[in-house]
Amino acid sequence: MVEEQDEKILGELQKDGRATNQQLAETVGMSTSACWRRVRALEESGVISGYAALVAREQAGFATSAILHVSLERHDVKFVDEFVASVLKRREVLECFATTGDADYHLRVVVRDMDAYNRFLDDFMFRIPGIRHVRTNVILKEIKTGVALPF
Amino acid sequence: MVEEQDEKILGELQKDGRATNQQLAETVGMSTSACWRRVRALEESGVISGYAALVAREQAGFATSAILHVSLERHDVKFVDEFVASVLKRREVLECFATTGDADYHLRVVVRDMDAYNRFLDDFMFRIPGIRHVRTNVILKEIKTGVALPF
DNA sequence: TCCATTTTGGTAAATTCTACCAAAAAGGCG
DNA sequence: CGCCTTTTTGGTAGAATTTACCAAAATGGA
Repeated sequence: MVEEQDEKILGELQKDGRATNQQLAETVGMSTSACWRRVRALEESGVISGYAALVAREQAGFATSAILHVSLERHDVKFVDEFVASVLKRREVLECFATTGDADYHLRVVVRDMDAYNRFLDDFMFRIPGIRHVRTNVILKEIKTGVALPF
Repeated sequence: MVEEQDEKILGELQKDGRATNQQLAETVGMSTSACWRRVRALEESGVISGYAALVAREQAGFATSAILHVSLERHDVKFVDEFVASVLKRREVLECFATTGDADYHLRVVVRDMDAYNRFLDDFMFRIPGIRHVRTNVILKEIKTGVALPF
């Protein structure tokens, strides 16, 4: 479904989401119209789900971030659904994955400072019903924060 | 340094990195020229570090992903630097964070299938010197993968 | 080989970007 | 407060880009 030329396009647009169609067409080696149509198709089929500006966390005033390991007390749909719905609502939670291993979920949370993180735990996380355990791993350093799939 | 109007702009560009300057100017309520200049300043100061197309992982053919907990044997600069340099090289590693807690590092790795993940471990991860322990948590479900800071 | 379908490259009008201008706003100082 | 300097603003016009269309080329089934 996604062929080689499409992967080239995706690779480039992951690196520069605002590349003009002309630049793009040249670097992937096709005409501007063919390239434009492919990009459009990738957007409409949902392979490209969107475009985003990447903002430097620290510079933008978000000094604190952490990875949370969360396990649920019980795994009824009721509790799971409520947990998922809660997590989707909170914008501090940038990522949430259901995983194998000791924890049921891995979350990455970004906030302005430790105080805000404390509030996040007290006012939000600890109030979600059915949570057995939450372990906080504070992020000391971001080695890498990428969004580009390794085509 | 980043003021309220800038945060509005950043918020919008995080949601739609390809919004035209005119749309943007209208939604944040300023003239196109003022808006354009602010965006430019945010780019040049590095607050906006770039733009990216967001690609749907599964649709693009990356079926498997995992979160790795990695601890190092020793924490000499020598080993740490080599680990960091190695990780930065591998495009399968989308994210890497140095954290508090049992593990020294949290990594998120994305590959096409389990086979590729196996190769990633054998050919790469297990060959990095100074690694004490690697625990794999396979991602069963992506609840949320966001890039937008919660302004 | 032939026909139907898809994909291509080129073009032109509509839109958008970008660099300028003078005017307005903000800030410092006696 | 009044004056000056500096910064930020809105408007505009030319350059660049996007987007929809065309006929031609390529693809692929029967």
